[in-house]
Amino acid sequence: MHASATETLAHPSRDEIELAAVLHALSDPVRLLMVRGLAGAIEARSCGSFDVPVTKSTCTHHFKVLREAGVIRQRQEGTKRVNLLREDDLEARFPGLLGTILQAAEHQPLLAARA
Amino acid sequence: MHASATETLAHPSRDEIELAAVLHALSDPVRLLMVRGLAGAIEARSCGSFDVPVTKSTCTHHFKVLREAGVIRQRQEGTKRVNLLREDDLEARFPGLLGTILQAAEHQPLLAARA
DNA sequence: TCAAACGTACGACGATCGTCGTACAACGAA
DNA sequence: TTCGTTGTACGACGATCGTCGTACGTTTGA
Repeated sequence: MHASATETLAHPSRDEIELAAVLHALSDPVRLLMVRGLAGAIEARSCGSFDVPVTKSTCTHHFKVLREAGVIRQRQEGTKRVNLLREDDLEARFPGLLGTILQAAEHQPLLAARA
Repeated sequence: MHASATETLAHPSRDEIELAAVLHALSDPVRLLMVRGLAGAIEARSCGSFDVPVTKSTCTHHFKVLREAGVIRQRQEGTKRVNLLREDDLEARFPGLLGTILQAAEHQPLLAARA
């Protein structure tokens, strides 16, 4: 992968997470779908495991937006890039925010029905 | 005013309020500032009473975005257009959402210091 | 009656956004 | 070593966004 094992992906620290960036990141239907998938998962999920109606390069873009906003953490594992929701950091920085947004998203129509 | 007393401003009904639109509306620092001002107010506030660092026409634009997202309700009162947070509708549609965002905004730096 | 206050409408502008296709790099397996 | 899998990088594209200035319409008050 371009980002080899030695170089780490840029993530904002907990204190650097900005509300506007988080809200913007979650205001896109595709990204909200990704976050919902991450919220339901027990394990970290690879980028390719998401059933979203966009191409690979668009996927890369969306994960980058989520990572730079501080919503997810990305880690390289072999050829896969694995994604994890930063629930603890988000909860510490903006208590209740992720939970209420995720709950709000539940009774919203999905952008695309998933299996 | 262009929109005379007889013609009403377009507002989404409670059920038409979309999460993505709300998050997008609140992801702009100026609009978040407006909403914070509205949340603190007991009475409805006129557009001009907000101390935001943008011109009048930009203000008009932002209030329109907030209204069309279902975040605020606008009502004409004489020459003033008066704004009110749709707290009840938002609470019914997305329980806790507005509150947690407002609370999150509190320990975020203001875009511009206000009196 | 007339002017000031309030806010909109319209058009413009540069910036950002979401999307894609192509090319490429890294890792793992045969 | 070679090939398939995984995902990135880069450039492009149209669309939307946030901002402004100017012109104008309403209402209120002098």
